[in-house]
Amino acid sequence: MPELPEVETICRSLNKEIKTLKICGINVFYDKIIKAHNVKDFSSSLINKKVVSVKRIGKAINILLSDDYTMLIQLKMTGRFYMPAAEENITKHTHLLFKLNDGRTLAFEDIRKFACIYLEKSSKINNLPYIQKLGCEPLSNDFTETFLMQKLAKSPKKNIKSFLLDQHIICGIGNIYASEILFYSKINPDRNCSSIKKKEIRALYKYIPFILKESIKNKGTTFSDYRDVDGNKGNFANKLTVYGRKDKPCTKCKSTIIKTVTAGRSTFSCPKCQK
DNA sequence: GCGGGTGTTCACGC
DNA sequence: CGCGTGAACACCCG
Repeated sequence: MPELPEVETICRSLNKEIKTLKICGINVFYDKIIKAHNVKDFSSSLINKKVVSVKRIGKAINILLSDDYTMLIQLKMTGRFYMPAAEENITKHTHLLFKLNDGRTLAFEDIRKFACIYLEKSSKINNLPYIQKLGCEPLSNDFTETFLMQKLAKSPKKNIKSFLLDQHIICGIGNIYASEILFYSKINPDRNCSSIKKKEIRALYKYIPFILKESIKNKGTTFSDYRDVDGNKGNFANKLTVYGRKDKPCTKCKSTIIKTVTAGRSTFSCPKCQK
């Protein structure tokens, strides 16, 4: 799924496309992604609501609506918003259509059907388990070197790759950026958190926000499925240094990049650069 | 047909 | 309790 930079890109696009518009109709083709009491409640509560603003929380999209309602969307692996030019452009795996008062339609598709869409009074959004347990935003002022040091100390036996992927500690980093961050920081993905030296903590503190911001500048990474609301791919895929580069030469030392499994996910690293 | 996949959660075993 | 693994969710693609 989209990680922090991709979700951030989507939120910016949605702000451009649908902010201030009113939802005047809803079509639901697949109920299960809607995590409301029932679909009828979901649809009837959304009718005539205006989009006030769209922002990112972790890897979730938070759409603030009028009357203090909030729609929260977790794209998971393959969820995606797009604006079909016409009725016949609606894709096979589209589960939801929002008819907007400017005559356009916002469509939501999700091939693997893992996505979750919640609708709540805004005051209740923080009670959703995903939001409640969400860790520190890596692009916020709360993310400091001290924070990182303390959290690493709290999970001494956890490996550093799992640490970076753990949304309850830091939110927004996914499988692609975890590999990239560890390569830039010259840390082997299987190291225990307790073994991370001060200098390496400083590197992580520097590169976590650096890489995420660079990717946002490039509108994210498209590895296979991800697309922006406008259908465009992210450009950061061209700038990946290790992810997906198994058997290819390291961009720094020409050693062969290896693929291993950590935290049940494929992990790419340079055996020579990352100690 | 099989395995793998930008995510998250849960069950299980140690 | 904590950590790691594997499965589950559901579908496409090589």
